[in-house]
Amino acid sequence: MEEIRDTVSQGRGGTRRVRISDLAEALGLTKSTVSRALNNYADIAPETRRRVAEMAAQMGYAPMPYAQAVRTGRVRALGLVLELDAPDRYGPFLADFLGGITQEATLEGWTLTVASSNSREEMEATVTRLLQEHKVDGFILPRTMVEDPRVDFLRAKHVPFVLFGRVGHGKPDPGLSWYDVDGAEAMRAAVARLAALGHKRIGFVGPSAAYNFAVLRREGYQAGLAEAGISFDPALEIMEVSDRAGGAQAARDLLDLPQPPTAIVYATDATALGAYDVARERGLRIGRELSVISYDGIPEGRMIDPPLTSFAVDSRHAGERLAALLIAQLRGADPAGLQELVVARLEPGGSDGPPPSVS
Amino acid sequence: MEEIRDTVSQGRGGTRRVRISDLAEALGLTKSTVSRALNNYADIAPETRRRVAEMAAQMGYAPMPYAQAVRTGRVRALGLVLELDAPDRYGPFLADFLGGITQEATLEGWTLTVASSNSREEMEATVTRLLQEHKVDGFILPRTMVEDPRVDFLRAKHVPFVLFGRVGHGKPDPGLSWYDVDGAEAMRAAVARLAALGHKRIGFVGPSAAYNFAVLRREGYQAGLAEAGISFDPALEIMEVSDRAGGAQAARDLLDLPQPPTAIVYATDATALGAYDVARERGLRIGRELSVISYDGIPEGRMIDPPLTSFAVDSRHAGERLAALLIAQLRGADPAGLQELVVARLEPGGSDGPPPSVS
DNA sequence: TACGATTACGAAACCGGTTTCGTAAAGCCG
DNA sequence: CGGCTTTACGAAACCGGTTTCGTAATCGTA
Repeated sequence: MEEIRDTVSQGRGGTRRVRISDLAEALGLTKSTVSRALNNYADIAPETRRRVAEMAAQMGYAPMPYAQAVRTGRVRALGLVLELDAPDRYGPFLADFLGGITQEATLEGWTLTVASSNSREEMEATVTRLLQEHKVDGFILPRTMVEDPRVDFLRAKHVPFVLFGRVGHGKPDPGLSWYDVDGAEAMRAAVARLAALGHKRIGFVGPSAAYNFAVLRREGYQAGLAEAGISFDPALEIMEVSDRAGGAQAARDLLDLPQPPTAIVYATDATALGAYDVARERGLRIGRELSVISYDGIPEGRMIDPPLTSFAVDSRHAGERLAALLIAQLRGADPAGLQELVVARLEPGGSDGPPPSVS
Repeated sequence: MEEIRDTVSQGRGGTRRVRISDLAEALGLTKSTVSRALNNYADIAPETRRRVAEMAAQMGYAPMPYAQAVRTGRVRALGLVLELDAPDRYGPFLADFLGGITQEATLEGWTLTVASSNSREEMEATVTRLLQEHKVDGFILPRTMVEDPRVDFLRAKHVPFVLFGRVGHGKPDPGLSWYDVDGAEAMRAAVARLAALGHKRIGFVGPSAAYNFAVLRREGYQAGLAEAGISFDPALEIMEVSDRAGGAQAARDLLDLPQPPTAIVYATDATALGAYDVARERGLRIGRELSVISYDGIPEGRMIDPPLTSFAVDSRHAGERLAALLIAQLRGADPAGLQELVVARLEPGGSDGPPPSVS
């Protein structure tokens, strides 16, 4: 008699939630001892710690994050702010990326809170609100820029964060935590591949140099040229291209040069598709009269004829690692040691081949 | 003397967070009175309510959701579980959809928590965890199925939710809250459009009938036929098609019939692109020898030649309305009154035209 | 064996709110 | 004008945890 208390909601499933006090009662301990046992305090006897852990598992006890948060200020949630004003719409990779983050976060008992913004001001307002309401403990920042205002903003607030991509050209800030795919290496390899096929004039089409990845990929392209002993011709490099139509226009511009390239390296698949449009316009065969290699590995590249030779990025893995890095940092790891650079996987298609033999 | 207390973190930005007790002190009231004033309790004098609201605004007071949650159990967060095992990867619409949800949620002071699952079991486990940890107050369920296990699951737990799409064929459960785009009407209009152009044999290609939208679109197709006085031929209807390759195979099968169709209505753009591949294979011109109309309005449909005539869905708007509906429900509105059906917008392309004149 | 240092736990305050309950003061009515 | 309702607020408990602090019991050592 005493069992008959609050019929209140709580465990919506039917069986009532088990609270820390229930656990304590079942163990004949106080909730303070149980709490410290669960949080690995030093002043708990090993045997007691074991008993508590066992009973917790048996009773299915799980602390309510928000109740903990009242005291600790941590809610075990990662934050992601999507930029709706981005030139591309994150392409088809968003689902994989989110899948990677959430799967990894779930494994560790964390969750992901997503917000969005249409401008830098809105982004700062959103971040501020998420922090002020303590809805989030740290941030994942996709799509880094060479000079990224988010980095300064979050640093000033002392909020942990991890970058998808690096900042500041190729000389990354050692104090930052990031995950990146080596786009420079991919572009270098693309040029090497084309040079090996016999190409001498190789063009490059990339997006705005405000994005760090664009800068790195351009550097990789130039490094590839140098390595192949081909001198760099600025006329063959076109930047500020972000969509298929832009990619097509860039192809036209390059092909209309007095000495047109026989191959074009595109920094992104979406823009490379524009080359196919131009090839059709002009009766050129991709992979024969014009070779194309690009980067991203979008599904459509596999469907198109001939399939696009591309360096594929594993967005799912990126999400997983970014979540893992941020969680490590939130658990106290030094961000300076949390960096990962992976390579893109070459998916050979039919879009690259030897150059047409010069008459 | 007393001012010198916790230098603790809290207001990460620098200025300390203002708590309800600060507000109370500034007003010369107790925090209980302030709390009730802010929550519109009846036993607060109008003048007091006004003073409190004013001071709160002036001091920039905002309650911490998780502190409220300890007592109320509500965290002002919407939940969304992405299904990674879905046939398509949500296509290119996910960013818009998430943008819509989060923008609307932000306006109302709510946030979005995203999780993912690879199977039904995992989905139930994830939902259970989010509820148990009180990370979420209600769910948005995308991609409804005719018999949707999530509906029964959440209903049994008495958790508020809103559906993107309906369930149970065309006879929606009146107790459910949902937002849907009228795919049946779009398919009916597609058939009417083709019939008006002179087509007599019109095929239909749709995805698995397990998805409610597939069933509805098929019904719309058949309704369109009836309306146009064309008798339904089961041989012209192919289901279980979910990707471009499948769409291509369906087109081949239809064109290989003794009496092939002169037009095909596809339930989704992604599959309709397969018709273009087959047309190229066979030397048919889309919009001349073969007409195609489909549904979704994917960007690629605009790029392809000829542009795909399609009924476009506004994913952003869908996200906004779903968030609004769920928030309304969480604020106490009766789900029975929360349904919205909108129409898809026809985007005419060049993929439909009069049938080739019969010899 | 006596005494200081450790060990392991309990008691209670605390986090930032919400909600119940009690009660002075004001209002109403005959 | 006296008794009964309202009105409007304060006091205190509460939500589910965490953390500080105090203290018995055990240990080690001289």
